Amino acid sequence: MDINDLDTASFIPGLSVDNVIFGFHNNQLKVLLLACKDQKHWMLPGGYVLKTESVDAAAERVLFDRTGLHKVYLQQFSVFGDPKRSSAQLVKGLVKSMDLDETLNQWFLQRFITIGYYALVEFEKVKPIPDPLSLACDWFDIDQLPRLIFDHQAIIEGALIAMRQHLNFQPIGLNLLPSSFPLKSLQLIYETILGKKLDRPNFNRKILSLGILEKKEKQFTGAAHKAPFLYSFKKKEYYKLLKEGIGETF
Amino acid sequence: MDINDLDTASFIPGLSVDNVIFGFHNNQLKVLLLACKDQKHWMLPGGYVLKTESVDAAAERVLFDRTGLHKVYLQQFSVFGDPKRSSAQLVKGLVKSMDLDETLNQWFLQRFITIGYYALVEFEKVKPIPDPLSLACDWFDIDQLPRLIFDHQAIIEGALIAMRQHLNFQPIGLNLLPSSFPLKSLQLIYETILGKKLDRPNFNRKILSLGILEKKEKQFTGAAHKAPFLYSFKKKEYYKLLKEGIGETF
DNA sequence: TTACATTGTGTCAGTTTGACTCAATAAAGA
DNA sequence: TCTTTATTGAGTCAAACTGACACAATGTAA
Repeated sequence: MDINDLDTASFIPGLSVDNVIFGFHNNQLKVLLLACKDQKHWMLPGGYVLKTESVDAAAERVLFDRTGLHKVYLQQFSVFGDPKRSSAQLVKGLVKSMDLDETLNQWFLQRFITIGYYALVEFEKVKPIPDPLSLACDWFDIDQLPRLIFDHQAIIEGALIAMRQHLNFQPIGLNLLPSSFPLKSLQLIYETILGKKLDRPNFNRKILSLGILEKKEKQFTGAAHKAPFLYSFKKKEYYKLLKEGIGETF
Repeated sequence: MDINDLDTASFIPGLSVDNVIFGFHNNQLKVLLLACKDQKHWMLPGGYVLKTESVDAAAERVLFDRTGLHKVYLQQFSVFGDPKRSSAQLVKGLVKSMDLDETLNQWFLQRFITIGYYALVEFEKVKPIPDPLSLACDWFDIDQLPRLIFDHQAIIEGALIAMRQHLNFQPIGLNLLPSSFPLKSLQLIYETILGKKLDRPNFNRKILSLGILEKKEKQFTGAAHKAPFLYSFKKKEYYKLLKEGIGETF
């Protein structure tokens, strides 16, 4: 698809959605990013809101377009509305690198307010698909991000903070893992999101006490140590807990 | 000020902010609402975002215009972006009741996406000021709300849910109280936000253990029972705790 | 003087947490 | 085959926290 086919007239002007799409692979939390055509920056997969569409639906559409996935955990977390969030100079450079017609030029030069969503997806199920504005679509380790456009770095950080807060209410990590997984993977996810090490025995005790995990067969990885048990989660109990929440302090 | 002086050209079209302003009075959590000119509905104090202004600044401006207050706890919590959130029929009725010129007519008839904020203010310090779109500005008990326009009922409910989640991370209630207050008031706020009764001795033990409260003189209310001690909060320790959060489960 | 509502303080069993052991075990190396 | 190594599963234990109480103290009204 050519960029110039983008029908800007059908979108709400000045408004966008940006998705921070998290995956987990090689014991690392990763984010899906797109390469800008200026070959200098990367950006979050984002898009615009159709005039007849809900904002949530727009975020789902963008997610589907980049990953081929439907019905994953997708959560709106913050609006980024600083008038200076996109540097005019940078936008001009980007626009130039894309060879656009005049209408599109105007479209990209306007001020955008963006709505941040984060998504939790199963890494192996994603087939990254670049969009018409980008050269590539790839995963990056959360602690080794490339140079990002505009305030996209801050958006990712905001997503992490939001996740950290949701973690105490909802058993989040499971959305990132395949249907069966060792507890260590889940622990690593929690450690990454919380930004601190957790005690293994204590973590296992707590997670298992939630009653949403089911023990499966052992996993022989070929590594020189005891093989861990795999677990899968009981969907019914999981969704019940998602609704109710866990860490009620008062 | 006349409505027809509203300079719509200086605002971002299709975007608004709505503030759920909470206060605490007579042992009740209250919300500040405006009376629509159709004399049938009430609405949240809201406004539009100037083309040169950040979204947060717009919310602060609206808050100041309705309450005369600056620098209070103001927290963005959700975007309401359903294309059908404002019924076309209702809008037409409202527009008719306001006697607008053609430009303004068009302005109000467009689809709006609104960004929800909630604010915590000290009831006694507020001087409610109606805006040019409304007939009155008044407080309502959170559990005795009048008929609200559009999805404003859902926005208020969303604010309550957001607060409930923040409560575990931040000692929120204090923003609603005067500089010194009895612990019972704070407990009532927590009970309202959480929607459940709390055990008084246990609540006091927990709140005091946070180390952000300072015991002051007794309060003689004239009621036929023991006079409670008043407490004020230690700002320094309070802000430290606000940053760090309290209820870390993992 | 008594009654009453509400407060300050305290108890206590049960649960959860944080910081630890330690034996079991899958594979690699000697 | 025996030993080594990394990691897992299971368990211990003191300290902290929680939920559910009890009870005396105290301003005012009857």
